[in-house]
Amino acid sequence: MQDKNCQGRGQWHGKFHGCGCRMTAGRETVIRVLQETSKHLSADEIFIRARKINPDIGLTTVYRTLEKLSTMGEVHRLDSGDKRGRFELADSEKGHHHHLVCTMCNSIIDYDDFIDEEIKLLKETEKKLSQKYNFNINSHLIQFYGICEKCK
Amino acid sequence: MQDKNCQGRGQWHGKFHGCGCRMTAGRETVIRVLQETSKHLSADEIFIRARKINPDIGLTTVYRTLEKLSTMGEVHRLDSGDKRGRFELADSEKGHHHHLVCTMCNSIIDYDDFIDEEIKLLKETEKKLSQKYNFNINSHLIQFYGICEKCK
DNA sequence: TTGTTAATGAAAATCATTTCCATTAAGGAG
DNA sequence: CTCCTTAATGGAAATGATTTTCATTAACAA
Repeated sequence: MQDKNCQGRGQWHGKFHGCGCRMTAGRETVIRVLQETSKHLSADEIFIRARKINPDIGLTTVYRTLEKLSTMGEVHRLDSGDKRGRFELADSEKGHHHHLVCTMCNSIIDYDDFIDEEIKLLKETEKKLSQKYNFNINSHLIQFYGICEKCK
Repeated sequence: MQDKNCQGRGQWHGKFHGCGCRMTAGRETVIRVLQETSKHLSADEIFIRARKINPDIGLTTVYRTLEKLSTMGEVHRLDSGDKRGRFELADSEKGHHHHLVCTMCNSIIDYDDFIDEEIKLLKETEKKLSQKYNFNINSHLIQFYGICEKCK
């Protein structure tokens, strides 16, 4: 049995086909980079790491892949406050977590404490909102903003 | 007694002074534009409306004011998916609300249904997180992503 | 009223992201 | 396995939101 956090090429192949897209070397590389990090990388940082695996990949492909994965709900684009987008796999090895974002230095802390109750409430809320607004909810983003330990 | 959602110049004057800043005509104009809309405006849209109130204001000042208010926690910058930032007053006439964001058309729906329980849980979570991570929490952002009624 | 210095506007610079376009390759059909 | 359609690609150029620069103005404490 395959661990759900260690999805192989096959699973992704299926996901892309499900929306009329193809699985390619470039896409596989970007996904692998995202799977192998615990950080919130920018497109450029992803590109640099991707080049080490697959020297032929272009920055444009990285952007296009992130865009597509984002639309598919497989990747979250975070706005950390600096002007580059930052990306993380929706269903990463880190497991479900939310963010503390420092508005001084733009650092992001992942947390997964106290999260069980949150998730329960979110599930209920999702259900109610889906019905009321006739909106298909795929994912959510929860962030707390403030000043981190260092910046205080 | 003054309604808390209808803060006058004085209140803002105090807030700016509290962080060593000055209250100026430009800042007042930007705040007024934000107070008078129920939409999630981009910097450029805010600039256009601000010009109607105060024809001398520059786009640069709009950006700088939004940046400052954002750092102060008085304004939230939303990432709607298109590449411009969108802004809303943290404590607006709309009252506390969260967002449904359509990943197809980038539209944003405000909702304030079912929110009381959410807020209660958030308050508790904030308290716990503040302690554990020694992080001063000023505000939060909750968004659900999916496909809206129109795009289905 | 004055002095200090934060704030401003306009123009130029920056730089993340997107578009263009000729070329390549995924993967279904045969 | 080979062919064919067309999605995907890479590099260069374009785009456009945001930031920086710098000389000038104005907030406000003394």
